[in-house]
Amino acid sequence: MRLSTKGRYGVRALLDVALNNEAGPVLLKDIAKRQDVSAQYLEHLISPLIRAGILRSQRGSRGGISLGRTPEEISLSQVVEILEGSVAPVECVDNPEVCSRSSTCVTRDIWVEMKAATLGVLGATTLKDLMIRHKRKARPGPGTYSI
Amino acid sequence: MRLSTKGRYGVRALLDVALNNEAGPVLLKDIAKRQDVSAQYLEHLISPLIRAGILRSQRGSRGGISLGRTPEEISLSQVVEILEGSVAPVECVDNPEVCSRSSTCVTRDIWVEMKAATLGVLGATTLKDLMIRHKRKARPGPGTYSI
DNA sequence: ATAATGTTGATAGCCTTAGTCTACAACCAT
DNA sequence: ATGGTTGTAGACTAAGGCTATCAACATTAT
Repeated sequence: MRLSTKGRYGVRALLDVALNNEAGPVLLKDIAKRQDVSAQYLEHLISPLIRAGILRSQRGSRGGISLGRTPEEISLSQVVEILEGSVAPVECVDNPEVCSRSSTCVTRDIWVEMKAATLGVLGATTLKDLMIRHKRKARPGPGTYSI
Repeated sequence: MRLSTKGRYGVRALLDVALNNEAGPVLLKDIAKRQDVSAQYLEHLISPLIRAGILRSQRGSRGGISLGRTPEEISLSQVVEILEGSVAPVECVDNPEVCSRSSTCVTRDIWVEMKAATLGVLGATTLKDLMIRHKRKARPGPGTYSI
């Protein structure tokens, strides 16, 4: 039940762009350096996010990566599904026809609930939320910091 | 984010035992036949469940597999964790020390929530629940059947 | 004893993941 | 226009995990 590095690095890369975007596009290689990922591998994560419109790219000198939408509009469920595919724990959840038992299978019902629970968490969290959480952790104001 | 066949087949095998246990131990090969899994592969799923006390085995002729506890006492979270390991989507959720960023990483907080959501579903479901659901689906009483 | 069962460890094929390499396309500054 | 800077795309590879299968073994009822 592990997320692959695509999902993990991808979300972190996205947050990195969001936090460093104000002064203009962010260089792919700077993201790579900050996030400890090879630039060449990072391209594979950035690319599908661009195709999906979540990121925007500018080639050439003075180029780089920026957000394609506002942070409020980017939920983690979108990101993870783009990079990892469906979060369904079993294929029959999305495609009942792959298994002849689907209609009567009670374990499938549980897997459906599992997917919904996962999507509940990821769908309720946006990039904006992560930015806020990040600021709280990085610069705790009086009374706002806990544990 | 897929469950491997171990978790899927394992839960189904367990339910199979629960439903067929009344007349005594269930033959491994019968489970295999009903669940469409090779008996040899099934052994590898059964074995850890026996070690964990969830199943009990009886060797020799007239032997077979039976439940090691009552169905109410067997939650799917136990089963899945035995067969698949932790349901944490990222290792740092269980072992923060594997990543130097753990204490400040906001994405980790999301992965923690994700694990909790998954465990919420699996922990709240017992083998008994599956048996009840199964009976409802298999023999709908008047008014109880839906869809 | 013997047949029926479960147990264990070794092994192998296959697929996915993670990552690199190379050539290319677009763009800005000058 | 040109050259350097940046992102794009796809082929390729190494490593590891998953999904089994096989064979030898241990235990038990009869």
